[in-house]
Amino acid sequence: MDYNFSEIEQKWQAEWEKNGTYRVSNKSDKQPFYVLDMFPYPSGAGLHVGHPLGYIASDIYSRYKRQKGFNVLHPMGFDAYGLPAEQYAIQTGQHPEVTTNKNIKRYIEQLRKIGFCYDWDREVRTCDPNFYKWTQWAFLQMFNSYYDSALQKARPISELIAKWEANDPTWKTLSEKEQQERLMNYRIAYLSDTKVNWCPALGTVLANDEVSEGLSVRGGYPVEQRVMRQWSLRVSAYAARLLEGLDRVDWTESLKETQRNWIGRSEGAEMQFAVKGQDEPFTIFTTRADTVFGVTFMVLAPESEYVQRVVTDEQRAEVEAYLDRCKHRTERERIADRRVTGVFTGSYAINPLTNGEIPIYISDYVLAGYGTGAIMAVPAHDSRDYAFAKHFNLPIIPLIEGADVSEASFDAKEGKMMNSGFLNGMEVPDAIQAMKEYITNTGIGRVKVNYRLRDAIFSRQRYWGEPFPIYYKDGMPYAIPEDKLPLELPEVKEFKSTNGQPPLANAKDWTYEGHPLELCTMPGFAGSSAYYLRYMDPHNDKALVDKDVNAYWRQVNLYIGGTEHATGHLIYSRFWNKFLFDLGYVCEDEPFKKLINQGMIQGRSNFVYRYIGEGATGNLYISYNLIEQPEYKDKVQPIHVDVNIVHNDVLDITAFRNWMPEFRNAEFVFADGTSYDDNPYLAGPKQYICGCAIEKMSKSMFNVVNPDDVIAQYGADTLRLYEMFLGPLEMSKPWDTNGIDGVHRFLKKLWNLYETISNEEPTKDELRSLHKLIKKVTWDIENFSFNTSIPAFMIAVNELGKCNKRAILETIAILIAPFAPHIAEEMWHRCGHGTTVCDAEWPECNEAYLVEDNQNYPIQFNGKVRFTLSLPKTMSKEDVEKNVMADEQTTKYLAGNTPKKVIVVPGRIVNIVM
RNA sequence: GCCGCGGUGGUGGAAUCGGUAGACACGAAGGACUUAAAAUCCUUUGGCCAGUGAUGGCUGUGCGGGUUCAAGUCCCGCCCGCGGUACCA
Repeated sequence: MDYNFSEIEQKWQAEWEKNGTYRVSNKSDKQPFYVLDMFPYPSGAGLHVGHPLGYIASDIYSRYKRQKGFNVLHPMGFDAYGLPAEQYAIQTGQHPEVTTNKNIKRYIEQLRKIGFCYDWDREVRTCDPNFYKWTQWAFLQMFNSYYDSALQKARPISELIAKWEANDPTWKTLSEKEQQERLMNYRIAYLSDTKVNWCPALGTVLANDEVSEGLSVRGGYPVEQRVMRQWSLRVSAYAARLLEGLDRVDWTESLKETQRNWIGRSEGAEMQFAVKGQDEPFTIFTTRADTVFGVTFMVLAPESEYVQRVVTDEQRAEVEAYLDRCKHRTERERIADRRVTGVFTGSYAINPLTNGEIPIYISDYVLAGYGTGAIMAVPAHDSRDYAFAKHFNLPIIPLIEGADVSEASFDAKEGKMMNSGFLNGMEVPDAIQAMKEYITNTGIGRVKVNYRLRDAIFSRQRYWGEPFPIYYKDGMPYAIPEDKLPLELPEVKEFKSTNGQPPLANAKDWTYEGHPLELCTMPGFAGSSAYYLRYMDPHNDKALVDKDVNAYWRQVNLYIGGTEHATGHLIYSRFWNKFLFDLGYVCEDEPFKKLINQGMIQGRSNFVYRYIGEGATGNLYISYNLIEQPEYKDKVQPIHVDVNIVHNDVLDITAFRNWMPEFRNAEFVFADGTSYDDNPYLAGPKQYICGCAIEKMSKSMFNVVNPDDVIAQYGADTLRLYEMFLGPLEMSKPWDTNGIDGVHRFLKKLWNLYETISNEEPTKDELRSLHKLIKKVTWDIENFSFNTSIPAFMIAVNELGKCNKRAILETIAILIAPFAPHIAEEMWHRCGHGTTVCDAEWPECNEAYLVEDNQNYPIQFNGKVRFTLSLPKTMSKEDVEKNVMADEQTTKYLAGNTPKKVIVVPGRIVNIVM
């Protein structure tokens, strides 16, 4: 009986669909369990073999949980708005909706073939009006809310207005426009003039997490700073809660640490410095209040509002020139160029402790967006200040005993203070504390916590995104009533921005009751911030998610996805969820209880080596094993070859010649050094060995492996098993098809056991093998160690030999069902069952079968194992020792020595120390 | 620079609580079946040394120390690779 995987897989995929096997109900007596994959952006290239890694893992877990008796929600959908589809539209004129839907269709086909247990009735697409209605709705909630810092939660803005109406006499005197302007400072979704990351190539602004080292993460285009009027989300208001919440979720430490760094809590003090000859002081933020005695200059960010106040007439021209220069540098240039720059303002500040006069400078090493945009510079103990002081020849006053600041600053927060008035002799941490108390008591400043986390810029000057449900009256934004949602994305003639206006300016009649609508659309993270809630109740047109339904599923129990979303999506959706929690729309304030990052699957490229030495014809290729030989060394050129025409690093000659016209007449020097491939009388096949390298999986490297091809050749079950077999889920690893045969062979071997099934009683050994397997696989799945389960199955099948007993085979079908659902279903039915294996109860391990009468004790001498001794498991420590010492082999290895000590660990090991 | 993760045979990897390092698989070598090939099955396979041989010995988890009866695993100091982040005061 052949293992006809494609027949089996197609049959069961059709059956499951017909029977609605994977449909999930919101009404169940079972305990709920929610397993979620990060939904994909449907790119034009389709899925490659790296994408399903996390999906397979979550699918295994979902199926396992279902067999354990849970009601498992395991949905899939598409993050369908985004830049690539729109860039493609600009180039080709094809509507992004058309290409997006086409890509989604392809993705669904590919996903279906792998046999996932998704409930497709719950599929969501962020670009679907029925979906983005709720994205817009959430935005309106944010627009109509403010963050109450006393309560530490979002409240309806109407409460704030009511408060002002009752307590603030000026409120009523304001015009409507003035009132709106004031409210804008409080709304959670607000419009403001902000310094934004502008990407000219993409024609849009980007959020901080979409920029890396001055380049856009998507596409790698330069990004520059610009002040623009943009929508932002007040994520920073949630900084403290986003930080605190990390202690209550089960994520990896590294991911939590990345988020903590991104949020960047820093405890310090704000201090006032008077300006000589002026009434108004200015405020700086520092974490080293203890170093005030060493301040030798002050620095303002170029964009600081203090700049214009302190610049003197004599210095004005020089300052303006410097500001102008800063403005024209892109973020990237600033990062690349670490040379010290700056300019003196002409003014002096007064040190509040020493009353000394200190010059005020402007430099772009101080950031406007952090703290107060102004610092006190302590060159002796801050490396940036040190570099600046050296460059401008400013004094450096060491404050810590023994610190040598002749070559570099001493940044560490340790040591004894000196040159510091009343702080002298204190240890640094104590000095920081003492200074904080001092400035609080004297009113010079106050203790302050700062966060690095900024508000998220929420406008995009692009077409393919959610329209804002906002119109403008008198220059002020107003919300479209909720019952008018969704505000559908209009058709445009041109997807490109024209005359500096976003593409929506090209839409006909883009107005609401005669008022112009917002022209920007929302960013990619808008649609992905609450999609997990929508899966709970995807067809509800009254609410994002029904309260009872939300109360049933509560939160995502297991979330699997890539680590690249650590600072974007995973911050935004936590923020979004907390906001909805504040307003009482959801019942949990953290959306993802447990989170696992699957590793990346890298590509494994193959090369052929074209001979370019003397007499080269350009179509001779040297086998990889020969290229180091003298006649070929340094005379070959590696050329990427499509990995799909290479098997176990051996090139398919015919396929290679047909691959591209330039290889049509390719000649080879084979592994054995000969060059004839068409002589059937020569012994053995001629093999051309390819070289290999681990690189990113990409079209240009010809190393993309498509799951469809793997499925066609080996079947989905082999693909699923092999992806897990490759290594630990969380580790990055190259896709290397060498080895997939082993997994496929195992499935065949397993399959053959089910040819004729007997009702014979299993033996003790068979039961032991089975229950060992149950124990191992259960432990593995609970601990997400899927890679170790596959060998466990292999070992069990090897141990069982030709066993065909129903009692054993039935259970194995259940055990392997999460991993290889198609073959499991077929085997389950062969055992005589009529219902799906998905609902077959997960077996319990019976420890009684595992108990072995004897224990094989390794006997060590001075820690080296010399032999093993089989002794009864129940034997006491003393008896084990007696038996070991009485053994003739022990006498041999003791060689007349008297043991100093004998260590017996019952059930484990014996070590004799001589 | 800082933070995180990792380094085990020719390869992917296993060793879950400090207790027989290299499970399982790939590849390779040899063999069986076959006219031949594919498929399948069997044997060997970390390195070095000794022995005709069953076998025995030494060595071995990036490097150097340490703790321990016992270290891939724990501690200290380095080296290398990968990922993230970077004037955050």
